[in-house]
Amino acid sequence: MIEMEVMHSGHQDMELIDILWKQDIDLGARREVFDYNHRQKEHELRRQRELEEEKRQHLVREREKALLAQLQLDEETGEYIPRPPAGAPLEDTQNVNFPGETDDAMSFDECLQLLADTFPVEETETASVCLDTAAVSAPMMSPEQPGLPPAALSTGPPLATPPERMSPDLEQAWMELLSLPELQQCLSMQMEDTLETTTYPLSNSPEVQNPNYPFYPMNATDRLTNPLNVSPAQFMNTFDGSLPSLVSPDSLHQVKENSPQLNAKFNAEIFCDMFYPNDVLDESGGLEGNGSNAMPDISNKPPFTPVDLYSLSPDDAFDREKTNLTAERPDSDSGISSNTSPNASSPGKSSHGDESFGFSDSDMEEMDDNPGSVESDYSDMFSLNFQPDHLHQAISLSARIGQPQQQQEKNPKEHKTDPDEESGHNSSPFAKDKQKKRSEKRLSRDEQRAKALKIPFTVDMIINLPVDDFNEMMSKHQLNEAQLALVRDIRRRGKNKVAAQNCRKRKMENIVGLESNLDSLKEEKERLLGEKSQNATSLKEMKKQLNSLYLEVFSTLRDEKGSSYSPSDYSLQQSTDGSVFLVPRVKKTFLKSEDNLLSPL
DNA sequence: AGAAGGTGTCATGTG
DNA sequence: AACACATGACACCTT
Repeated sequence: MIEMEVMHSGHQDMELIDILWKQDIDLGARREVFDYNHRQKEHELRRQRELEEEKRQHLVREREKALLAQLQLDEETGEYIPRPPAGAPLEDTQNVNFPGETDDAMSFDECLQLLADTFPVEETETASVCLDTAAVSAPMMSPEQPGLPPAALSTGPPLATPPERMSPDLEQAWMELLSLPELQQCLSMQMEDTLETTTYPLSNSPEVQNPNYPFYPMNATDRLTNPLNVSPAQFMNTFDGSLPSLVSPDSLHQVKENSPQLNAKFNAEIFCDMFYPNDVLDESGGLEGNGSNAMPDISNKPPFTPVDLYSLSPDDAFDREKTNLTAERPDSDSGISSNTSPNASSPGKSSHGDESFGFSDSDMEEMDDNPGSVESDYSDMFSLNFQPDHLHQAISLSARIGQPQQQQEKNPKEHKTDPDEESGHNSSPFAKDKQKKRSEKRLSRDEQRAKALKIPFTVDMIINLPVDDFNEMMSKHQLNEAQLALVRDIRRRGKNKVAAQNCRKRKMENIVGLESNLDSLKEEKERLLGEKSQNATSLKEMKKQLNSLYLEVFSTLRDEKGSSYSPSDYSLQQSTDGSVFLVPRVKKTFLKSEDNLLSPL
């Protein structure tokens, strides 16, 4: 678990690099494609992009390597499972084993009974054991003040270890209790209940319970009124092993924000101690710097931060999603994909009540309008199979506050707020920042989806890799149906986007070419007109010369008497063989009819 | 408020 | 038949 934290921290830096890089390369000047200067810049950008791509791929490989390093091969199943912390039993979050189901462990009821015996509490209005805040959390918070009502939680000293004045028996019982998943589950439910009672006071009303509990297998009302109808094992299976996620920092933060009477320290430390042994806490304390930003008031207890808790969720272990996500199908929002997606075709009609999976573009647009919500929504759906609305919101909230590195860096919404300022591109050479922002927004949408589905590739890789490389990349990672659909959609849209840009570019080039042709044709026309005029002038001159030459020839002709021929009475005609005849004009028709009266000169 | 232009996306055609 | 690419049409956004 610690090692995973270290990874998170290391990833944070890498993600920071990624996001800065993205902000750089996305400054491409699409619309300046016809501007030669901009083309040059574009070319430079492309080269930079290629370099960054190599760098990024290297980082991805490093990341995968690091991830594998954190896993160990389960020889029985052939699966990679997280290495257990040193000295701590492996808690497989995917296949939760309940100590209560083993022979030597205390049963859940026994633990509760022990709690009730040790710290007698006043009867609360609900018979629910799990939801009984006083019965569970108060003793844990402060055993020295047994029976402290929830409202007084904020005043109780934080309890990170079993009470000092406990008897050895009690201490032993405490240790066992703290290790019980059921108890953790209870606390999760308690947290949830606290959220409901504080943030959503009317949550017990049916209309509030109605919403999206996509994978919650039972009636929400039943859950609230009679949680013991479901066995702990069922309960735990319901959450698909993502127990830590249930107590995400977001929910904690939400509690803190919306119900000041609750002491965040209490929540933080209890959960901290439950999930982290003391030594672990000490080691991991300095790993996450974000925590102090999110919850400054508990930053003095570095081991527990919202980020820490969040990091307990299977955020990075996308491989785990292979199994978790197989039944989940968000709308890939492509015509093809959505048609093939049974859930998308009839959202809300699934037996799982998976309407929240029927994502459409409009849904995503709504999310776009709700900065921070997309990530969590997806995370809720794909890392937690059970998420009441308030938990959604709580996690959404924390996604903004105690957000893990990836979310902060990849969440385009937050870039959208003012990407230029963040990336320091105020002096960007490209004037049309608005267009760029819009483009980023579009891109970010796919990035968000990809991240939500924990797709282990970048959008750029998905779109830009050659077919062979892309197929090879896909074959290296076993993706579930939803991930495949999304990857296909991203690639299709990305390719089509590029194709559309090329198409428009060609269209513009054609227009430019046609305009150029038109200009040259006009020039040609002008030239030909000038030539025609010149030829006409020349022809006129030649006719004049011919006429004067004709008269000159005529004047040299003499008859037998030595007198000249009159041009009005005679004319010179040339026969087909080249001989020239002097033809009397008056006899012209006659000669033609007689056919032989012409005489050579 | 509405026109104009840019862009992403989808559906469909084409090779 | 499957695939990638091209392109018209549309919606949305910005100016």
